[in-house]
Amino acid sequence: MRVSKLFMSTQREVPSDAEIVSHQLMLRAGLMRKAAAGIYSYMPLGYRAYRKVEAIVREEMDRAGAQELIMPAVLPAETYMASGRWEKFGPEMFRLKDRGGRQFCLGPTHEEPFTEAVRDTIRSYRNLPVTLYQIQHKYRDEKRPRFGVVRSREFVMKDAYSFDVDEAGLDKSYLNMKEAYCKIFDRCNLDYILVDADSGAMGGSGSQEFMVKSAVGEDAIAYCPSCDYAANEEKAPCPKVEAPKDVEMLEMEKIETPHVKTIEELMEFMKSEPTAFAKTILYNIDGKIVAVMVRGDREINETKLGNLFDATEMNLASFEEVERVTGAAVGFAGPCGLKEKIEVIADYEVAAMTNFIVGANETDFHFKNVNIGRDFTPDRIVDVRGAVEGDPCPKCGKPMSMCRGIEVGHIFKLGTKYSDALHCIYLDKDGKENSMIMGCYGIGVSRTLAAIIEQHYDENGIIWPMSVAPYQVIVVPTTSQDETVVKMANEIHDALEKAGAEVLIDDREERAGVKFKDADLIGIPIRITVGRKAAEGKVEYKLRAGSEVVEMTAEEAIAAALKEIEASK
RNA sequence: CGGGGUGUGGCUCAGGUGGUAGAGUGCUUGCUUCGGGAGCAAGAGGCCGCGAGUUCGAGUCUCGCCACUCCGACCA
Repeated sequence: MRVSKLFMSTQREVPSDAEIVSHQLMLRAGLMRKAAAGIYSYMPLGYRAYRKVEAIVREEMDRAGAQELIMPAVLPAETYMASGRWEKFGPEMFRLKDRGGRQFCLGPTHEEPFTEAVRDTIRSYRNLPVTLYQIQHKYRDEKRPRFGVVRSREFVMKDAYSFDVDEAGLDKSYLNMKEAYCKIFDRCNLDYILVDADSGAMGGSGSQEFMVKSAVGEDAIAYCPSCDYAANEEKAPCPKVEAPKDVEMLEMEKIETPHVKTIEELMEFMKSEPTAFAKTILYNIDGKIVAVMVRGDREINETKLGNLFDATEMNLASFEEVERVTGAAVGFAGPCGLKEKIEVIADYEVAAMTNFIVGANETDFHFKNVNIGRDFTPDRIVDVRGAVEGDPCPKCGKPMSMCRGIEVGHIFKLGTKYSDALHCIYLDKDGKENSMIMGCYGIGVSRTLAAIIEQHYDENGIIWPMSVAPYQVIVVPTTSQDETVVKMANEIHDALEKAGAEVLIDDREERAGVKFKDADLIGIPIRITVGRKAAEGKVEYKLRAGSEVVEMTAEEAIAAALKEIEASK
């Protein structure tokens, strides 16, 4: 391909609305263009790289025995009504009506149509298990699209769904997908970790996320440097804590704390560490007010809390609710002397505290020397705080570390949530009806492309791994005036192309510097420069990822490039 | 959904107190250059986000709307 003919424009300046490196580079290298917030078109170079990722995904899915099909992007409302998700998705779903007023949506995820398809096709256990997948655009009207293609409103996802006769079958299907995912992300040259995740609104018994380590990732991950344990911060369990023995319970006192509402203010006022306080936060969980207590320096993990109550809707209690339940202004809630009888949940750490400070449920007052058992009794003592750096690993007990990651893949054991709702059943050997056991498995294809760039760039631009590079080699003649140079460059290009390589030749009437800058920016893995030593039959061979420039003959360069490409397969 | 910010050539931005729009970069042409985004010269390119209003006159002031964006909350 001739660069002079390539539909591409690179940009010197960083577009003002791009925050993270991958987004900036994708725009600067002209891989994509923004159409609206969170909606992008791919230009030829970007689309080629995208299709490389897609091809890897497709190959590994096929190899794993999954069968590809394609569902509509526009789906009728009824498809989502039976499972309750027409309501549950809320404003995040793009909705539309046809001319007759019938309701449709742009598919945000496709459990329902896949389940319907299997329900209507398979009746017998003899035809199970089956795993189906598609690579399709998904639509979610995100509250806040950002980071380019990392969190967008239109994106491509590979979603797969497995249907089994029993749990053992699901385990097998799940493991099969997990292995395929590892191969896919390995082939994309991603440094990722597999973490335990919350199965959330998808329901089901287990799930794991494939996280690409990145400082700009939106998820926090707790991982153990000593063993292989890793979990999403919202999933990582925090252990029970032993209460110190033989601590004398001091007499409880009410103390006046005028205008001292926050933990910071309390620390200042009481001259104490945050570990001496327990904060009490009121939540409205599906219409019920609940008090949740964690140590002063901890954060409540709303995912854990929601799971405790199997909540569908959960919010911080309103000011009015807080005042009604505590009889005090916001900031003075505590477990003792609540005006209304509500459930009190205490974190494990709180249960181990002695002589601590809590709100007095009276404006401008706190209690000190409060003790569990004597002064109040929590209804439940549970794990509701988020994991933090240094927490013991649940597997080996050593201190854990925290990092951030971009979620590129997620695998779930769904169970029968959708097969029950949509009556997706099979007949077993005894002719008895059973719900199929499902799993679902997603990969954000467009997001994966961005994640690859996040891990492969330098100050000059993208450094594509060979496996996903839009072109594998770029031939750069440093001048278009010298016939020897032009001829040799063309010969190299033609020879490489003939040998099956994907190769660009920068035949533009540009100065060498411009061509080098562009070659670096768009990240082509191998560069062959034909210039001043062309007359002696020599060219320069350079890898984008390295800094070494090797002089060799054209034939040697061609052979080296082909070898490099072969080695990456 | 709450709070902030910004909308001016393709891109990055400048345009006190109202007077009919500018720079850099990119683009076109010519000359000189020619190995890491060259120099000089000459050009092309703008419903100044949209709609009202104030005014003789609005990029600039007022009001409304829209879009984009950042922080937070939220999120298979």
